[in-house]
Amino acid sequence: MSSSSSTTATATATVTNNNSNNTSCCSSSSTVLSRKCFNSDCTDFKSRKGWRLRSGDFAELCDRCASAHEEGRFCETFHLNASGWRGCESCGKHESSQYNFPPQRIHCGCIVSLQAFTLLDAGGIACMACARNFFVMTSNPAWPPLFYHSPFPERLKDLSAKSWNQLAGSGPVPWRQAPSLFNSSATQSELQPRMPYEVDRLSAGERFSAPSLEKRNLEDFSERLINGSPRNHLWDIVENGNAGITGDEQPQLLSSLREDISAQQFGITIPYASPSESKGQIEGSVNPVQPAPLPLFAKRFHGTLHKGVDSSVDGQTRNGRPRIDARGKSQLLPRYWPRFTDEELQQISGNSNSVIKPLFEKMLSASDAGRIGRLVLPKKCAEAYFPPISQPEGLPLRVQDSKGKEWIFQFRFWPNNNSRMYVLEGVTPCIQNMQLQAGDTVTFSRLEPEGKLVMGFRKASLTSLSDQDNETSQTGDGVSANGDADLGPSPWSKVDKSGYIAKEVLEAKSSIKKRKSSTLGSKSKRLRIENEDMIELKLTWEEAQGLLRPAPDHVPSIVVIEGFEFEEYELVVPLDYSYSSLYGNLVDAPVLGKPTIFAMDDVGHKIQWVQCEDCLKWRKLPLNVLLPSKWTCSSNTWDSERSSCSVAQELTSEQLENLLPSCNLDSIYVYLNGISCSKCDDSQLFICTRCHVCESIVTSKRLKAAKKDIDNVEALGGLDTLANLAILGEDEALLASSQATTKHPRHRPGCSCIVCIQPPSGKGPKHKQTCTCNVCQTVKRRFKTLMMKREKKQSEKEAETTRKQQESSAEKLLDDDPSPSSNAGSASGSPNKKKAVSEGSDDDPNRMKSSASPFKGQIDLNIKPEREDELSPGSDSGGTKRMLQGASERYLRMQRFLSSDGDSIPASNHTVSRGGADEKVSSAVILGGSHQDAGENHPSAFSLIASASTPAT
DNA sequence: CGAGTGCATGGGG
DNA sequence: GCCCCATGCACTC
Repeated sequence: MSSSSSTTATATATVTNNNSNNTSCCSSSSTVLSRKCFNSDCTDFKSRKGWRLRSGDFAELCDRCASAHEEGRFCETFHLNASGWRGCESCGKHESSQYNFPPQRIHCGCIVSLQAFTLLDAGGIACMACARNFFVMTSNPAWPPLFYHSPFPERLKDLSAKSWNQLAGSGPVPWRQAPSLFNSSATQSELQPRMPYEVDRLSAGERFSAPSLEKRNLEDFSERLINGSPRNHLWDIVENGNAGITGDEQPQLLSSLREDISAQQFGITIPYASPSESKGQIEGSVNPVQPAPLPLFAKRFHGTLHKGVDSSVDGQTRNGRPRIDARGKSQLLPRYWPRFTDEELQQISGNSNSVIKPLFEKMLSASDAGRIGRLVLPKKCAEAYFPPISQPEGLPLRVQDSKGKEWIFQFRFWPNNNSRMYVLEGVTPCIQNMQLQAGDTVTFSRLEPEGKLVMGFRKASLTSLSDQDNETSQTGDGVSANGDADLGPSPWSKVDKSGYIAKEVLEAKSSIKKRKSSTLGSKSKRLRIENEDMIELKLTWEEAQGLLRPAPDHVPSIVVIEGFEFEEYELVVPLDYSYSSLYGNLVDAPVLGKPTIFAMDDVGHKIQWVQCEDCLKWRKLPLNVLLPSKWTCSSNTWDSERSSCSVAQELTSEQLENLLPSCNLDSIYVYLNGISCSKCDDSQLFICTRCHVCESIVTSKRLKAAKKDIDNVEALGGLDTLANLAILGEDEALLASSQATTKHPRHRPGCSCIVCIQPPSGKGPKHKQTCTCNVCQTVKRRFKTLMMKREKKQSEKEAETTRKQQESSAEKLLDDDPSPSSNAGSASGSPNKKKAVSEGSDDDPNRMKSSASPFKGQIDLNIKPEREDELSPGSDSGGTKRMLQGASERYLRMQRFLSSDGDSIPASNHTVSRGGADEKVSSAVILGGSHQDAGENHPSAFSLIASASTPAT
């Protein structure tokens, strides 16, 4: 800072009151209106700038006062006897400290000395010199970030202590703010920040430098800084009211410490270490919304980081997310850690200059998003960030949404198992206003200094994406090695504007496995996908795609049409008509290759296990073997000793049991045909192996039926697999659309099912038309076949398609229930089925629309089903007719099929266990849902299936 | 009878 | 085994 030219004209007043007991070194008003020195104890005329005010302006001082300030003598000069003087915990903890004579004293109750010390996690303070030598420092948490705003809104200028108190406490969380931390006698005017350079001066001027300290003591000190030892941990301090800060300091301190100190102590920044330093590190990190350098946002790493601090700080640095209360966070489950994006923060803050403090977030459960209007709050979050309530009735809580609209919720609790269960009541309007549903995330943050609670939200579809992005950036080296804020283009490699740099990233990086297995909440698991998993899943999906092949015993014939070779599969009649809904055709379903289970052998090599079709024994195979869909022991060329069904299997039943139910596969291979689930103790199909839960897709009855016809079983296998995979999509879609239930746990981003493994269309990497990856090739091949089949069949059937039934049946299909089982009087008349199918009735129109998509005969590998019609606005022309035709066609096919095999009808229902109530959902429903709700997450392959399911023109 | 309310239950961490 | 919390459920309005 440059000082103005010295004024001498009237500088006659002397600086007095050296021993003044006046604690107010400044005028009570932070707005300097007169020409008098800002120092109320001085009568000189102002001529130079002093410390920085909360308004962003500078206290204008006379020459002498300014000099005193610059020399770090201001407090000593003007209010030496004021209360609030403290000794540095390190160099001046005790006046008789062996390290310090005389002890470093810091007038911590005065804003002038704000930058001269930092609050210690363990309680007490440390002078900047010590602090800077031992750890990366932050701004004093005791002071709200507003101190660093410049310019500060006019309305917040000229705050008296009272008004500040009111302001800080006027929000929904008045119990939190502690504007006057140190001394009740400290007036607001004392809480004026100094200019950054003054800090340095002060620090530099400190008489006792760290090197003078013995190493061991340095480490001890650092340890204390980090761990709060030997003093009470901060939370202990808060809880026990013993912070090493005595007397009247405690009451004020406690309320603030509870969150603020703990929150920021080690997100440490040296505020304005120097103008040059600050420039690069601070300004660069300032959010555009923030007009002025915000020290809070800056973080600075010293080469001499204590190892104890290292991880913490590094973690903060590496994190692409806002930092939250380090202590508070440690109290919270990771799933509640706020993961605000810059955009979200900006949205919340709007145009205000307020600083957003992310508090926590929560993914809405079905209950939360339901009509009950009760949002269950994580206990620790509620207790940490919401006002303490002693009565179950609680308190009304005013919450502002990101649009500035205010909502009032009842914050209350229920006694629950000697504990409490906190809820926000009356959230329905807000939830609805935000159009939130189960799986979406609500975020809670607080505007500083207003103290307003702000409720934001994040849609589930974005959550996973952003999470993935974050994970990517996190696991990447988003932060320079020296720990300085990465000022690169990635918003998340910067310090966010709130100044919080979540430190969990490092933790996340260093313990991904751990988090995945233990610390991650179930909810988080649902929506989070680790970067590693993405790669893994992609690979395995491609591998799985490579397994797609014609149904067994049906050699594809090659047809050349217009120069293109098409594989034409022989007819395979699936047991489940509903599969035809997926394919739009009954007959051309390829199947997956023989499902296998990957495991490790005794020596740690990856192997796979396959089950013989005939004897059901499990055989060990090399890792990279791909099997045809039908495989028996006789085909075991890798282990001649076990190439016969008569040979016992290697696995003991126990080993097998361990192998099967664990579902810990690294692929999406499916279990088929009668593997018993350890959880439901029923014959099930295991599908997505990351789901870790069996999917009750196929009942034992169905399996029996399937086994009746071994030819069909094989087809069923592949079809089931795809259908099951699709069902997952529908599962989610239904759930999402209903808003009554949460997303199915299996259908989370960590899931490797067909729905989950590919990025939402339009958001992930796209496959080019020329892409020759397994996925694309398979999809193309299948698409061609489907198109061929369709055209062929259409031409054949169009003539004979009964016009009689066309109108009635088509209408019936469209309006109500395309279920042939009910129409055919089949035995499958599950009451749920009607419901399911009626829910799925929406599907057909969409599917039909998609059939009119522009890519006639050409596959869009990245097509997004729900957008197909968007892409082809004119696609509706003739669409209705085709829709009717297609519907009637399918209807007739189904009828024909059902009349020939009534037993298969039960198989047409997929029993999806959900919340204890089984719900039978036909694949047709699934498809519909995929178009509507889950479409965003749908993979190209599935899109293809959908789009190819209807006649193309 | 449906919506709202308060508590209980049980799965999962 | 404890705690959290999603959800069930009985009860009331």
